[in-house]
Amino acid sequence: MFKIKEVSKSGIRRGILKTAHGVLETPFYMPDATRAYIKLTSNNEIQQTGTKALVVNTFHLYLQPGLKIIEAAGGLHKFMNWSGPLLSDSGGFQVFSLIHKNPRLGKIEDDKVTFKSPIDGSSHELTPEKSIQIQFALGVDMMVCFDDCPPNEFSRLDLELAVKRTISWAKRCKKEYLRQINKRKLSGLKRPLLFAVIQGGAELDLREYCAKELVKIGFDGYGFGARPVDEKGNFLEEVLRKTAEYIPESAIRFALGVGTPEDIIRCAKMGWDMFDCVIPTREGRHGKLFLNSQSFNFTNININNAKYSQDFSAINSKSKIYDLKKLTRSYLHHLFKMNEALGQKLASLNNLEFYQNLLNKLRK
RNA sequence: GUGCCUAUGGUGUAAUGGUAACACAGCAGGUUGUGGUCCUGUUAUCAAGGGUCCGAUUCCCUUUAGGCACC
Repeated sequence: MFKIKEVSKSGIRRGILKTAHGVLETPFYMPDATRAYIKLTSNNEIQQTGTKALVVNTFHLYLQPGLKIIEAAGGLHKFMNWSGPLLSDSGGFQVFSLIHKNPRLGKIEDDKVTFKSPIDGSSHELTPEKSIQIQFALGVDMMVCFDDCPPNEFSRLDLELAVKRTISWAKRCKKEYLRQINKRKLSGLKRPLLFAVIQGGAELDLREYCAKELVKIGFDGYGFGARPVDEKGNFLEEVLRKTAEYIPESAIRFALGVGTPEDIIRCAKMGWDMFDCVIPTREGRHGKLFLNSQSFNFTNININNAKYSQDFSAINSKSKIYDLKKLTRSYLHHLFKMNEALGQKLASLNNLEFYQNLLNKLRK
């Protein structure tokens, strides 16, 4: 259940989203715990960054460890000992990026997708129904419709086809979703939220059409599909702005895969409410640290740079995390030069704390 | 001490009588519904001296350093 409390002058929608595992204030950012963990960290450490909710992935968890184990553990929350809200991504993006990268790894058809597991090469099939069933088995608080996610640079015809499939699959997802909540007698707060994803590449009329058709079906929220940047890495400002406008004000807006701190601020001002992105953790693992979130002026450093080899100042003097406050940049530089996982973990935690602080400011 | 072998960027290795290539390492970029393993750029080398030759990193000699064998 989503309610907007106020909209700031700059357009930021401050509201609350109630889930079975807690209330989230918008706008908010969720790190990607794709395989039910944020690489290198424990959930206890993640909580120290101010993180309230996590994104997990249907595709990855279905392949490993598999549903039997997660169900036997009593659901994903218990399995990974996370008491806050969880959102599962449908696996659409993963399957399509896999197939678009290497067509031999799978086949997209109008009624289903077949693909080979990147883990052991075994063949699998995903349908909209199956994706929803898996997400119910995971027991998450928020789920996403299985969508056809085309790269933005696809031809007009291919984009149209992907939009058509995304809409038809969203219908099937909704139907299966209703069947599941009836069967499981889930209502009120226990009912997981279901989000649809708007596709259409950079073609605004396709985005608009896709959004309208999805709204006719009716969902708790609507997401922005495909990468939010073009091939050169330029942010698709206009596409994001317009797509937000195509979504009813009462629905929550989920900008999937967004983004850099700059992109998140821009999107929040356009009225996007929720975000997830690999940037803080992935770039952290590669040595980039986001700093200075006390004001909106922030910067980033590459701790691998030789100039940090003798920098004995704190990694992040403003951090609430003990190690980030006490350990020096010189030491972190050394950890990275040694390719030590502890360094990558500290950088990941620093960046997640930075992101949560940034979103905190957007909510004030 | 004698004999043989080797000497190419920071490291490990190529090739070649017409001034040198590759991999790591180094330096620096990139990463947007997850690549810890990825991508891109970039710095840097013929042990020293002499000889042959139009021209030597390459062939010859000496020195130096290392390895192996013998005494």
